[in-house]
Amino acid sequence: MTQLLNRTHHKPLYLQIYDLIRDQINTGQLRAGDTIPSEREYADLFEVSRMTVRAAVNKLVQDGLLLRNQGKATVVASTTIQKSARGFKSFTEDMQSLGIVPSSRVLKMHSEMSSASVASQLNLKIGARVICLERLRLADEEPIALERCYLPHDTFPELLEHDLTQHSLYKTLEDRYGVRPVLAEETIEAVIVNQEEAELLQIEKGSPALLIRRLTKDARQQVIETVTTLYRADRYRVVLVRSR
Amino acid sequence: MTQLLNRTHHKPLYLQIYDLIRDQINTGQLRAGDTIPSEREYADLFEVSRMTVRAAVNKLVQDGLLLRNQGKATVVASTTIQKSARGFKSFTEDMQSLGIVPSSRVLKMHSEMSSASVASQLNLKIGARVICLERLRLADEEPIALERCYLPHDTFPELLEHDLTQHSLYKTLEDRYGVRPVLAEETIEAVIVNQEEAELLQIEKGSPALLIRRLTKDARQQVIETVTTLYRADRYRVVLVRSR
DNA sequence: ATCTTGTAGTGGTATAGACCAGTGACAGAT
DNA sequence: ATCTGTCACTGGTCTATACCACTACAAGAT
Repeated sequence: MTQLLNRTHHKPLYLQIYDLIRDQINTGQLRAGDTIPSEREYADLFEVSRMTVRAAVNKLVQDGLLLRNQGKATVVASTTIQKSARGFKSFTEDMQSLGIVPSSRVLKMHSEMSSASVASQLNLKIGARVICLERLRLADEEPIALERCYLPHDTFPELLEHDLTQHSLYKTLEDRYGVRPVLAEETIEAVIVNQEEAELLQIEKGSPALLIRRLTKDARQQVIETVTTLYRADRYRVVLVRSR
Repeated sequence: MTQLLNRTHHKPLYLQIYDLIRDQINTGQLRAGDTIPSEREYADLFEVSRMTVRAAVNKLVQDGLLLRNQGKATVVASTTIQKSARGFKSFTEDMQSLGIVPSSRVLKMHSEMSSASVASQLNLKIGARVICLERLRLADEEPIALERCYLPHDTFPELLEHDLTQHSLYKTLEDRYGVRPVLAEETIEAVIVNQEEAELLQIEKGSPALLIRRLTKDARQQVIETVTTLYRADRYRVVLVRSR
C-alpha cells in the first residue's frame, strides 16, 4: 500500500492525491454520502503533510465533489451536484457525458482574413489569418446545434488537415498542439432562428434557440478560439450550479 | 500603516486581508489590469506568513477578481470577468451590480396548496402550504422579467406581510429569518413568449425569452425556494466564466 | 433517567521556513 | 546589433507544527 504517490514525477503531490480521490468517487469506491478518511489519516497514508492533503481536498470541494463540515467528517456530495459541477466541456464531451452519440457535419472549413470583431476577440490584428470552422452538430444523428468557430491560424498551422468530423476539436488541440482550454467566458442569449438556420437544424423558422458565445483561453490566458453556437431550444438547455 | 489587521478579533486574518484587497478593487484603488503587490510584500506589510496571504489571494482568484501568472505579478481581472464571477445574485443584487435601478410590481402574493411538482422541488408533501410570489421585474422602470417564486410556508411564516416591492427577497430572508442562500442549481432554456407574457413584458407575442429555473439551497442543503424567471431576450443575457 | 463535563476526534487557521518553476531584464560575449 | 546566460523576482508546492472551533460521545454527577 506504500508508494501511492510518485515523488520523482513532475506532477504535484496534491494533484496526485486529488486524482486518486476523484477516481474513487467516479468509480463508485466512494459513494454519495460516504465519509472520507480524515485529513490526518490521508496525511499518514500518503506520507505527506496535512496541508498537502488539504490542498487536494480543497480542490475537490471547489469542484463540488466533497462537502466539508467543521467538527465532522468530510462527505461525498450527491451526484446531482457533481454532474453539473463547474467546468465546461466541448460539444463532444458534453454529449458523451449525457450518454448521447455526438457527430458533426462540416459546413465550412477554411482559412480567411479576420474581420474586426473576430480579430479583437482573438487578440489579433484586423486581417490576420484565422481558421473558420462551421459545423452542424448532431446528437444521435439528429441536428441539435449550429456552430461557428474561429481560431488563430498561426497558432494551429495544420489544423485544416485533420478530420474534425469524428474527432473532438479540443482533443485534437491537446494532442497535436499541447494546448489545453482551461477557461471559458460565455454569454447566453435567447433568439429566434431565421430561414437558413431553421433548415439546417430541421425546425420551423421562428422557433426559439439558445445562442451561446464562448471565448476559450488556455492556462496562460491566451485566447484559443471564439465560438458561437446556436442550440435548438427543444433539444438543449444549460444546467449550472452556482455557489456564493 | 501598522495594525491593518485585528488579531484579537474573531475574524480570520486571511479573510480580513481578502476584504481589504476586495475593497481596494471595488473602490477603484486597484483597477483592472493593475498588478497587486507580491505575496511576500503583503506578508511583510500585514506581518503574517505568506501562506496566509495566499489563502486570501486564492479566494480572490476563485471569485474571479484576480488572475495569477506564474513568474509574473498577479493582476486585477477585467470587469467583464468580475461581473460574472461565480456566485449567483438575487435579481436586485444582479441589477444593482450593473448600475441599473431594480424595482418590482407584485402580481400575486398568497399562500396556497403545493402542486406535485412544486412539492417535490421543495421537498414537501403534496398539498403542503407554500407561499407563491409572482412579480414583474423592472430595470430602470421598464419591464425586463417575469418571475414566479415558491417558498415553503412553514419556514417563513410571516413573509407575506413584508414589503417585497422595494426590498430584496434574499435580504429579507437573511435579516428576518437568518437564512442565507449559498447554492443554486439553474437550468437555462430559450422559449417564445405567449400573449399574456408579451403584454406584461411589453414586447411582441412570439418574441424570444430566456427561461431560467432556479432551485436555491442554504448551507445545510435545505431548499429555500424554487423560482422560474422569464427574461426578455432583448434586455437580458447570462454571462459566465467556467474553468476546468 | 437526565444533565453536565471531559475528551478525543474532526476540520479551520496560522506560522516560518524551504525549494521549484516560470519570467524578464540586464550584462557580457559574439 | 544580436544572441546568451545569469540573476532577481514572481507565483507554485511542500513540510512540520501548533493551536482554535466545533461535534459527538461516553463517563460521571445529579
